[in-house]
Amino acid sequence: MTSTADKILDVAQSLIVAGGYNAFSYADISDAIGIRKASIHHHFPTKAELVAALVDRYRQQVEAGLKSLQAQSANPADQVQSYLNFWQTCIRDASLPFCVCAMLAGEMQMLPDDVASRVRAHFHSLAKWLASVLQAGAEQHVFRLDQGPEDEAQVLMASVHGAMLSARAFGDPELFAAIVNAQIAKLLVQGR
Amino acid sequence: MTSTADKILDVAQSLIVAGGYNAFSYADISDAIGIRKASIHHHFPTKAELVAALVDRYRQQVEAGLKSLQAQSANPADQVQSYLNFWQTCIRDASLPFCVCAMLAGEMQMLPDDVASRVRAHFHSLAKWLASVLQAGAEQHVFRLDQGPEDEAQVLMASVHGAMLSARAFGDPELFAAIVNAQIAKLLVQGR
DNA sequence: GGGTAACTACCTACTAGTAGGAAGATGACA
DNA sequence: TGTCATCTTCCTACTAGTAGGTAGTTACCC
Repeated sequence: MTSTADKILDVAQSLIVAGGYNAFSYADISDAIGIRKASIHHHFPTKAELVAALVDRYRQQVEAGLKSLQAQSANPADQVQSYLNFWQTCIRDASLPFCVCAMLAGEMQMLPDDVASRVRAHFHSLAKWLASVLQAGAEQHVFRLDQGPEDEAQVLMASVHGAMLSARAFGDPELFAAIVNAQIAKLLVQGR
Repeated sequence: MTSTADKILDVAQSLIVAGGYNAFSYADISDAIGIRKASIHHHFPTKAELVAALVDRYRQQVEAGLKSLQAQSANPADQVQSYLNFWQTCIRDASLPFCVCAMLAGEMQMLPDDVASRVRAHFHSLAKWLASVLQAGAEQHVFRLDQGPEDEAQVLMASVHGAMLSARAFGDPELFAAIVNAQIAKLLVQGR
């Protein structure tokens, strides 16, 4: 039993993931969940507010997910691998074939300010998480970093988003795994 | 003295780079170059045809550019670096802050088939070029590849596109250079 | 009765695309 | 050389459909 507001965000999320901010309309959501357009405006007065709320929810889910990954294993290599496996699964079964914020980041210049700042915040928090895990891994000698953990985190994050793009461009979900696993191999000490 | 058709494609390109396929209209182009909407339809009957022509032109320019890079230097490391420098400059001066095809790749699922196939073709040709340069570099011992040249090419290409995304998300053009240069460092033999 | 969530009905602005015409350039031919 | 037909380019004026958003109403629930 999910609330209507959540259903609206669910549909909006899958539509944004498919085509971005400008590729969905209130009418699309209306059709998808069997509710009138005006009713969506009741929950989210403007499109900008809807997407801002969506990004807030997404960020919250991501941060909770990352935290739970750290709870499941103390090994930084496992933590990073679990993060990548999450996306591998999402892309393979097409349940969430792209990161909402990566999608929106491409449209940054045309996004309402309230949305853009939230997207930027997600990038910051993800980079921070990756940096902390990489640093812990370096201290435990499971990772060998060529650069500082913040820089390596940026490289890894870019690889993940770029791999999503490539998987989509080539229409090959497995390409994502191939790219990110090759990238991880460059960080693992036993890979040298 | 550029033709009207070229001016239309120029404007369309910068609009697509800014926000993607759905973020521009014939009216936008009309306003930008001082020509009526109907006149644009005369040159490009439908939006799908316009963007398909645009991607064709883009691909042609890219392939010519890559070929000229190989003519300028026989050193594979220089060739890759020149390619990255090109984007560094484009992103720094905001003249072309994103790859047209990378932008469109994100919207793949919603693109007209004629456009999508052309975007895919660009990804194929870029991956092929990078793979050939990486392979030549491995043979000349300027690169050390952990994987086959095709796989390493995919990793590098993903890094480039992901770096564009990050630079945009953080609003920091220098981030692109930081990411791709760190990635290149992992391939150079003297970096080990 | 007040709040919430849904509805019908509507608005204005904009979307891609079309019909048909005016202006100028080009080339053929007597 | 004059003129006629054709082609290209751009125009005005229009269409049907969709965009995000609003006003006011009904129904239910605490």
